[in-house]
Amino acid sequence: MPELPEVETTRRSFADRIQGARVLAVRLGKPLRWPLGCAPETLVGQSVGAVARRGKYLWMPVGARGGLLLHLGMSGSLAFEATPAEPGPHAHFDLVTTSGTLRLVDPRRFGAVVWSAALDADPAARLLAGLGLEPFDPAFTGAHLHAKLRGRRVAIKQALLAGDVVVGAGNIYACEALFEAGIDPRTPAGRISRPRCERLAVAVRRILGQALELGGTTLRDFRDAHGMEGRFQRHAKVYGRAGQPCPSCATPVRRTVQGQRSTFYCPHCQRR
DNA sequence: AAGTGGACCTGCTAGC
DNA sequence: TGCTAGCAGGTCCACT
Repeated sequence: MPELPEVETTRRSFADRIQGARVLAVRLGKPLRWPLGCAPETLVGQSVGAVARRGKYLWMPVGARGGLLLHLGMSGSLAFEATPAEPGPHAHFDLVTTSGTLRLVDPRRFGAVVWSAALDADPAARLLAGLGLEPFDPAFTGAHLHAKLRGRRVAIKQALLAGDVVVGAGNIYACEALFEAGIDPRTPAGRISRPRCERLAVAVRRILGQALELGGTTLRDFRDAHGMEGRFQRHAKVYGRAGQPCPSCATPVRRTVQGQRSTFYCPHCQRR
């Protein structure tokens, strides 16, 4: 599910309401990807700070000594409600506060909630180390992309997903950005010219920005913390559209597999 | 160092 | 109707 637009949409939908609230209780469901890393009761009585985002992670300061690093994995979503329903079978983390309850619902449990003393302390630092630039960072340019991709033989699609050059584009938006830039997703990353890197950097930023404006993509279960669905899926030009005509040239969109993930592209508009 | 494949887990859908 | 295979928005880790 959650690529940068979904994570940022989620953040914006509850950050203001939870900031300054005091933790009343913590409820854990089934294990997530990693253990919480602290005794839940140590969070009780602490106040919540300003929620920030780095890549697809959220950082929520709790008390003066640290905070929680959250990841939504493939199927996670966060809900923030004054009076939450009884936790269902997939509600694996509740942070009950004086302002409401923040609840992680995650059927596949690839998501995580991890205590860390600080963003620059383990385990947060370990998880965030090696992340590439934020796509809206002015330093993320065609020149940066070109320099970071030099010498790399992996396909550009996989290089984008790896997140060590630029963060935030997952399977949907990597496909969409490559379509917009007119680049075949199988092109070896290091063989993309500087001008095409410029186009790709612009496309990544534009696609992620458009998705953010539309509240992200809801394929099946994504909701923001108000329960609202995203609307980008109506604007996807290639993702999930195998066999359907390319919106630019009407050639049927193709599906292929790269690194065990589906890739969608137009064989006419996207070139090596 | 960079690239590859497996692992984690559940639910849904298409096809027989 | 019921079973099975295949697929799904992520990313860490071990191995070559």
